[in-house]
Amino acid sequence: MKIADKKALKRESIIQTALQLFSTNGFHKTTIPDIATKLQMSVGNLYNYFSSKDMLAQEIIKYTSEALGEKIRVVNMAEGTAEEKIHQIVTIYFTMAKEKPEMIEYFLRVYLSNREVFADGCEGMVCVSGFITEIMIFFDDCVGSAELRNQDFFSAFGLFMGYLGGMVFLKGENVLPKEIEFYIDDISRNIYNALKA
Amino acid sequence: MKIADKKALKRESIIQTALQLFSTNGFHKTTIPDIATKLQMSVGNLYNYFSSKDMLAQEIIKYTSEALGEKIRVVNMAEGTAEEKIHQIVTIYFTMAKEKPEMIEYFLRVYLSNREVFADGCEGMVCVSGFITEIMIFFDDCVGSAELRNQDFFSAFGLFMGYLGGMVFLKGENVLPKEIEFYIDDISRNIYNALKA
Amino acid sequence: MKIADKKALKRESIIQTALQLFSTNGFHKTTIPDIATKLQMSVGNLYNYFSSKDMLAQEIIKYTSEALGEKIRVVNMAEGTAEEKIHQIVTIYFTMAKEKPEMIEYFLRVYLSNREVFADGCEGMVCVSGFITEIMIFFDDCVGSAELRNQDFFSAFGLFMGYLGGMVFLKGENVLPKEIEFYIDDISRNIYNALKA
Amino acid sequence: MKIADKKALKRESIIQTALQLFSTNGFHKTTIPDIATKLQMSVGNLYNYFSSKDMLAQEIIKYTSEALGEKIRVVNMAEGTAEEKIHQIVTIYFTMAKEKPEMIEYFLRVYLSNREVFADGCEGMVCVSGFITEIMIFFDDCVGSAELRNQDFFSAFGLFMGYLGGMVFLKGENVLPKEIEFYIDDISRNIYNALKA
DNA sequence: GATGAATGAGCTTTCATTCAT
DNA sequence: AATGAATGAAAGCTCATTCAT
Repeated sequence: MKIADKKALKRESIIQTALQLFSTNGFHKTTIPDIATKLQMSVGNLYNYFSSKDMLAQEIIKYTSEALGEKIRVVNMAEGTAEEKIHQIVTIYFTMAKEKPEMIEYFLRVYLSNREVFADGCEGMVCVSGFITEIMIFFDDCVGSAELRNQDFFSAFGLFMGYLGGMVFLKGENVLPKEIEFYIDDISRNIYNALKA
Repeated sequence: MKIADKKALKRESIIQTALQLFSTNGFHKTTIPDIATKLQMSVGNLYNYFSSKDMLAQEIIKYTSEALGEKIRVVNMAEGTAEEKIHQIVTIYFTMAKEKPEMIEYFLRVYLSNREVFADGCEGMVCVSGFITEIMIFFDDCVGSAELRNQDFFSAFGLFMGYLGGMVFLKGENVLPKEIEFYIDDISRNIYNALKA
Repeated sequence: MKIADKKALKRESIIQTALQLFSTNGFHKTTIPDIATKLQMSVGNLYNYFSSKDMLAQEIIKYTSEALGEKIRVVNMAEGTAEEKIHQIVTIYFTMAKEKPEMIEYFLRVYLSNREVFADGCEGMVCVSGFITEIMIFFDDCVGSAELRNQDFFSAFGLFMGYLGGMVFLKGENVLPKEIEFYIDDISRNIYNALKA
Repeated sequence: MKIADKKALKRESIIQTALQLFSTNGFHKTTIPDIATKLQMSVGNLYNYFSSKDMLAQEIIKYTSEALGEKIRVVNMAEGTAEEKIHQIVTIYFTMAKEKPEMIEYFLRVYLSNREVFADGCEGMVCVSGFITEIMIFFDDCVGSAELRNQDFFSAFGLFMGYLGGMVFLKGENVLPKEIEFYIDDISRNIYNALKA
C-alpha cells in the first residue's frame, strides 16, 4: 500500500474515533489525550494529521455530512413518489441514528452547540452542504413534479432537519417509550402532510 | 423589603445574567468570574446563591422552561381552534426568539449539548417539564376535540420542538434570508397540516 | 497594611524573582512553574498578577530601566564636570553589574534578544525610556555646557550603552582577566575622549 | 563534483538558511522543521549533517565569526593609519549589518543570549576567535606603531564590539532616525578619539 | 543518503472552587 | 453577606530527536 493511502486511512480512523468520543462525551469534555489513547497513538502524532482540535471537529462535520448526503443522493436518483421518498429519507436517518448514532449525535451535540469551534472555517452552512444540498435537490424535484407545495426552502428544510434531529435528541435522552423505528411511519406521514401540494 | 425578597431578587439577576452569557458564549466558554464581573459581584458571593456552576445551569433551564410554559398556558386556557392555537404558539416561540433569543438559544446551545451538566438533577425531561407539559395539554385538548389526529405524543412533540428549534438554529447561523417572523405563517400551516385529523 | 499594598509588594517580589531566573537561565529556559516554585506560590495565582509570561517580561524591563534611570538621575542633578559624571555613570553601571548583575544581564540576555516577547507593548524603546531619558539629559547638559562635542544623540548613546553592555557581557562570559571595577578608569577615559568637545 | 564536495556545499546551505531563520525569529522560535522546510529537505536528513540543534548553532557562530574576521584581516594586511583602519573596520561592520544583517544579528540575538546552547563547545570565546583575533591584531599593530594608547585589550575590544553591536541593535529596533551608514564617520571618530595615543 | 511519521515530555495558560478576612 | 487571593489539576499544543523504510 502506498504511503499516501496509509496516511489517508489513519486520518479516517482518527476522524471516526474522535467522532465517537465527541458525540458521547461532548467536545469540551473530550481531550486530545483521550482521542490519542483510544487510537494507541501519541498526542504529537495526532497533530501531524489535524492542526488543532477545532480543525479536527470541522473535518468531522464535513465527513459526517458527506456520508449522510451520499445516502440521500441514492434516494434522489431513484424513481419514486414524494411520499415514498420522504419515507425513505426518514428511514435512512433513523436507521443511521440506530446504527451509527454518533453521526447524528455529532450534529446535535457538537456542531449545533459549539458555534465558536466552527466559526472560522464553517461559516454559513458550508461544512454541512453535503447533506443540505441533497435535501434541497429532493425538495426542488418534488416541487417541480407538483407533488409538494412550493414554499420557502428553509421552511421545509427546518421541518426535516429539526423534526428528525429532535426525535433523535429525545431518543438520546431516553424519554422515547418505543424504539426509534416505531416512529418512522408516523413521522413520514406528518412530514408528507405538512409539505404536500 | 424583606431580606428573603432581596435574596430572591439577586438570585434572579444571577440567573438572567448567566443565561445570557451561557447562551452567547457557551457553557464551557463562560467562566464564573465572567458572570460575577458582569454582575459586579464577587465570585465568592455568587457561591452563596448557587452551589456550583452545574447547579446554576440547571436552575436556568427550569427558569426558562417555566417562562416559556407560562406563555403557552395562556393559549391553552383561551378559546380557539387548533389551527389558531398552533399559530399562536409558533408566534410566541418566534417572538421570544427575536426578543429574548437567549432563552431559546439556551435550550439549543446549553441544555441540548452538555449532557453531563444536567445528568444529575435533570434526568429525563424533569427540568423542562414546564414547557413540555403545556405542549402536552395543548395536544391532548386538540385530539380530544378531534381537531388533531390521535397519534403518539412524541411524534407530535418532536415536530413542534424540533421544527421550531431548528428554525431558530438556522436564524442563529444567519442563513435565513428573511426575518424569523416571515416564516410564522408557513410553519404554522405546515404543522397544522402535519397534525390535523 | 492595606490589601492594595500587600498586592503591590507581592507583585514586586514576583518581578524580582522572575528577573533573577530570566537573567540566569534565559527567558525560554525559565518556566512559569520555576518562578512559582521559587516564590512558594501557585502557578495560577501568579497569573492573578501578570496576564502572561510576556507581560511579566515587559514589566521587568520597565522596572529595571526605571531603577537604573533613577541612579543616573542623581548624577544628572548633582554638580560636576562631564568627565566626572562619565566616571560616575560608569561606576554606577559596573557596581550594579557586580552587585545586582541580574539587572544588567536582563538587558543583554532577555530584552535585547527576545524581540518577539517585547514586540507588542515595548515598541521602539518605550519600556526602557527610564534609562534612556537620563542618558539623554546627561548628554544634552554636557553639550549645552560645551564640554562634549555636539553630535548625533544615537552616536553617543550607542557608545554608552554598547560599550558598558559589552563589558558586562565579557564579564558574564568569564573572559575578563580582572574584576570589572578594574576597567572603570580606562573605560571612563575612553568614553570621555570619544565624546569631549 | 566529488561527493565530499557536494556534502560540504549542502552543509553550508544549511548553515546559511539556519543563520537567517535563527537571526530573524530567534533560536527557540525557530524549529528544525522550519529549517528543513525552507531547505526543501527532510528533518531526518538534516541530522545527517549536524548532530543536534545546538551543534548547528555552534557551527553557525564559527562560520559567521570566520567570515567577519576574514574581512578585517584584509584591513590588517593593508597599509594605512590607525584612523583609516578604524574607519574601514566600522565601514565593514555596518555594511555587513546592511547587506547581511543576519550575521550581525546572530551575534546579538542568538550567541549573546542563549548561553546554554553554547556552553558545551564554545567555552570562553573559542567560537568567535576568528573575529576577535583580527581585532586583537589590529589593536596590537596600532599600539606597536604608537598610534593607539597602550591599554588593557578588553577595554579596547569592548569598545569596538559593544559600540558597533549596540548601533546595530538600535537599527534593529528601528529607533535610528537615519540609515546606519550615516553614523560611520561619527562613530569612527569617536572610537579613534577614545583609543588614540 | 534521504524520508517524515512517530514519540512524549514539557510548555503556557485556564478556571471551578475555597476560605481567611 | 461579601470579598477576591489562592489553589492545583488539567487542558491544548509544540518540537528535538529517532528510526523503519
